[in-house]
Amino acid sequence: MKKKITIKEIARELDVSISTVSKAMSNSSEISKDTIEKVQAFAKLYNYKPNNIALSLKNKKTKNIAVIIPEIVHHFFTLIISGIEKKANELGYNVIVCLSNESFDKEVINMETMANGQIDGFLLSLSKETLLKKDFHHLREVINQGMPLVMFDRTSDEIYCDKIIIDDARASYNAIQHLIYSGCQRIALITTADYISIGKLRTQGYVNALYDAGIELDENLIVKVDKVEELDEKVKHLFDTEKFDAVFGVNELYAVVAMREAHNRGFKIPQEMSFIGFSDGILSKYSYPTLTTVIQHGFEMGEKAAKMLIDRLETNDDESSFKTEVIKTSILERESTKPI
Amino acid sequence: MKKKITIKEIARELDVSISTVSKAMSNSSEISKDTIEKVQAFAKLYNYKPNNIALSLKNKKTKNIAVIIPEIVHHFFTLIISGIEKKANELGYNVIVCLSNESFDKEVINMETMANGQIDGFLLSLSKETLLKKDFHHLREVINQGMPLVMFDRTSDEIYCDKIIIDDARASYNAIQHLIYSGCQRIALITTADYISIGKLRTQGYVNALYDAGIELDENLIVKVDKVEELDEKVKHLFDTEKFDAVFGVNELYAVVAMREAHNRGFKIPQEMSFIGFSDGILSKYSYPTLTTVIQHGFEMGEKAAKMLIDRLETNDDESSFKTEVIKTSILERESTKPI
DNA sequence: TCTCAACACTAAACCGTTTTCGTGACCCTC
DNA sequence: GAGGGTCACGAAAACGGTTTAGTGTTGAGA
Repeated sequence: MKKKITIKEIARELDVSISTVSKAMSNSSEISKDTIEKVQAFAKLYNYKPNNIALSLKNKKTKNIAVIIPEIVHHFFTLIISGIEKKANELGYNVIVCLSNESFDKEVINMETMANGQIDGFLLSLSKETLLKKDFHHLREVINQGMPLVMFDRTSDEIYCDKIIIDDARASYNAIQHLIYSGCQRIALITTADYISIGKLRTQGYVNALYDAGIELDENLIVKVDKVEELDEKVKHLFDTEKFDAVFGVNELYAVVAMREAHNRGFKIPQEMSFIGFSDGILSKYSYPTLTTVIQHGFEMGEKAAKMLIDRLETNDDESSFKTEVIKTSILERESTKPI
Repeated sequence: MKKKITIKEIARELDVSISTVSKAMSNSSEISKDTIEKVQAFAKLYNYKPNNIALSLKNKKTKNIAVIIPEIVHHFFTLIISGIEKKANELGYNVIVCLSNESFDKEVINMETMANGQIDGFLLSLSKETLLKKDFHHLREVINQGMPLVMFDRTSDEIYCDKIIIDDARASYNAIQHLIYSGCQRIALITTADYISIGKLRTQGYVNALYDAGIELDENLIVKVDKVEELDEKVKHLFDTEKFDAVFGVNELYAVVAMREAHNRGFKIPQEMSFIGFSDGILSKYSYPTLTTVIQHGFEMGEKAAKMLIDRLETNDDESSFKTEVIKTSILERESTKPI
């Protein structure tokens, strides 16, 4: 077991000073060609690599960024992470992934442990609990320390920082419009509780699209699902009590489950009933029939978020004001909707 | 913007020495009650937290572990990560996630950058390219440096270290047996290229189960899929050329795609044709009909892997020989198979 | 011959901690 | 009143690097 070699040991072996070795390694002009060669050859032989921790301490930067997400078992978030990872690595940064598990406390703990020198900046998507509590002291603290923070997807207006969001209201407006253009009239909505800004915004888009098309809003067609466990039951109830010719789900699971129920009840898809979901996961891709979805471009979102954070880290003009970037969505037509 | 306060600044403000502050913070018996109170009160007021980087440098341990996985957009891996994350956090460690994207080079780079002080140990699942190349010098190097390495899921016999694996051969044996018991006779297998140990082992289990049941092996019923792009085509070809009453897919996607094809061709599932997949992802759960699967307990695997690594980190008996732990699989019956 | 610059290198400070090894003040004991 | 012990604290080394500010030697120009 050969331990890692340090600069000090190289210096001793080669009978030069520590500073000479350091400079030789960086091809400093202060050092003679001979010495540089000698040092670098020796370093290569012993596979010397400078200790990153020592560098971090000295340079006051770690080249690490933390991303805190509510859940990783979720296709959209894994796409975002992939995007973040790719861009960050390109720019020479490592990514530390922390999971808040939708818990406020864990989010706070994660931020506090990370903020103590481990990382240079944060990428954050708020947990449900934090959105509910509206307690953002941990974000403020981090920002006050001068550590850059970029929020993505689940953000808050109360915090002043860089943000990357999806225009959920418009995305859902477009989806509903698509359904209407394809001939649907009574469109059901399966959405989440209102405190998740996403559920709220997507509902808004639904309402607006109906309004603009002159279709009267029927509250009975709106199903709010709090926990996954109640999804099945609520969907069944919807089918039992209402008549409709399309369903828009604010995520792919809701749409797929509804589609399955329709299938079980013998509806022809999309002729008798159309479906659109949100976020392009594997469920939509491999459901039967395949599901038309609003695609959110999570990978690009991750890339942009990482770029935004690293830009902020590497330019020190704290003066430049914060930006909010909106990621465009698009609709991917598959088998669950009629062609327009 | 109030910068982070250091121990040195506290010392200056309170007119005591640095060492006194340090000791006071850890309630050392060397320090008088008065001073301890004074220091801690001041520290709390200014929200002092020791700098982790400095601690890492001093203690030669970072309390970070790296997990290198081939892909994150994959339910099984996200389950593993969740398990790792949970256990690691419980034990006071942070998790740094690196993606190799199935690339040998990226795997090497990831390991090299991480090994330089950033982390205390590795959790690794090999990339496809590495499995193909059989080049493990980067693993050996890390092990030689005395850094613990635990491999999970995709491992190699050539490397001597702690491992956590799934008994793929047995799992697939059980699945096939299940199909046979439920009355199936001609069972097709959709698997991956042989160099992925997983594909190989699962194929082996298939072969053995047939043999033990006295069913003759028909090579035409075995479909090897290299890339996802050719999946559809190969599945169609199978349906075009062969007759069979069950399909076993070495992952959930293969099974679901085959099931969809059967559905399209009008087969009654499971009466006329049964399906079992591998790994319990959302696809299986929400496919139509829902898919019976071999569940791999990814979360537990992650937890165990993390525990194994941290145990190795915290006991310094390098003498204790390496363990290989086998995670048991089980079969989750859903709608795509006949009851036994 | 003296001065000055260039060269090639070294010493030491610094980053923020912990920890070992003092050290001065005080009290007690013989 | 000399020696010893305890208390409360401080100085300095160490972790592994980078960087600034010297330093000694050499050669050239005046």
